[in-house]
Amino acid sequence: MKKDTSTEAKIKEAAKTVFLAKGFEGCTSREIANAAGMNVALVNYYFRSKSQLFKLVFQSAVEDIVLSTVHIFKTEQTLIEKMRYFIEKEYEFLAKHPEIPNFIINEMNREDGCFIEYNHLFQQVAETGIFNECMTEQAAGRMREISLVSMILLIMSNCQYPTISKKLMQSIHQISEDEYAGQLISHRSHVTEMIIAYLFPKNLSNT
Amino acid sequence: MKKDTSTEAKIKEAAKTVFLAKGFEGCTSREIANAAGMNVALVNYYFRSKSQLFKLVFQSAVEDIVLSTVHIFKTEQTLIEKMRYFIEKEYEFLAKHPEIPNFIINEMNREDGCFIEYNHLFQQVAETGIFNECMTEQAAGRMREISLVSMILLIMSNCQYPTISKKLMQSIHQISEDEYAGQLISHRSHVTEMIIAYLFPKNLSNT
DNA sequence: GTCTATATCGTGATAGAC
DNA sequence: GTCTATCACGATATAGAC
Repeated sequence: MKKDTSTEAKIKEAAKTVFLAKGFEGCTSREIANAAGMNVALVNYYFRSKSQLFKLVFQSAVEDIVLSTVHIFKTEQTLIEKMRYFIEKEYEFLAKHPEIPNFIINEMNREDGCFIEYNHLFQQVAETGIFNECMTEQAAGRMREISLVSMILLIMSNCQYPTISKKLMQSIHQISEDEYAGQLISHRSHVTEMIIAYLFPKNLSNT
Repeated sequence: MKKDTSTEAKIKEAAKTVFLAKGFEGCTSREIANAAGMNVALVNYYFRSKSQLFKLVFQSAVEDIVLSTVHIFKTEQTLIEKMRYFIEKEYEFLAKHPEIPNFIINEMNREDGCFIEYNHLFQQVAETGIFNECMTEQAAGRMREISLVSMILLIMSNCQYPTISKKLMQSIHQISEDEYAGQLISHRSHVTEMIIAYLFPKNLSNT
């Protein structure tokens, strides 16, 4: 995939960087234009308004994270292996795109925020069959009884919160970015073992 | 404690509500003034500037959550009981003040954000002896070996993320605020059992 | 202490030359 | 397509009357 160096693409890329870092209200159109090496007029020429541009960036951020999830669950593995693999890949994804979760959460809370058809995206995850698989395992007594909401919360909490709270944690523990990244590596192991052990209490061979 | 109905107090209270809901950049001085039934001039008369006012609100929000923590760990209980009790109280606190975690996290990420002496506050938690107690139990083999950072992350992730992501979860699962609140009740049980089971693997009587 | 009126600036968006 | 110049608006903050 060769890089698109058109003006439009450069603005969109700069917008993604700036919006993800500062949010919609935290930056100006001029800031985005400068980051792209352009001026405000061009931003509005290509995208009509700041809101329109934001909407594009937001949707692509949501799709990024959803599609990376879909991809993982399509693998041929046992349920437990899939969960392990998902947590691993989620930590990798968040290491590359640490701003995305908070970006999405903030936009959801903003009044006049841009609303998206989540149903359709969530559906894509459901279509991997991962949720049905969980229901089957639960019915068979091989997995703990737990609601879908709770299961998703367990996994997302333990994957996303450590990234979301990075600055806060660094400040509390007085540690550098690198030290925190190191902590995250061992934390990922704890999280994986803890969740698997809880969801699959009878499982003994946690390979 | 009788309610302070002075102009200054009313503005500060309105500011707390508005800032917590929308963040520093998400609202205006006029909005705060109106919410307090006052005008902009009065806001600046009492607090000199929007930033100053925000700083006061921010500090008090941080103190609220830290002091509620300190209070909990000062009780006379076994370590496991303290953890259970903490998670329970944290969920109760967050039900009352759901905006605080995201508010703090966002402020930490904002450039020109207001920086606080966290050391001093974290110290207050440390002075309850809770961390020493964990180290002792770990050394004695009664608690799993885990870093302080990781332990705090485990607990905070599972307490705070479900509140932080409320809007997102409602949207994904297409459920109402009340339905989500119901989910949180059972989720709290899962979280408690999961964390205790992981941190204290040999413990059998999880009362 | 509280108000109205205003100064000053930065914002999003556009007009119009090239 | 790209630029400069500019408009219209709303923001923070303050001056000054009461």
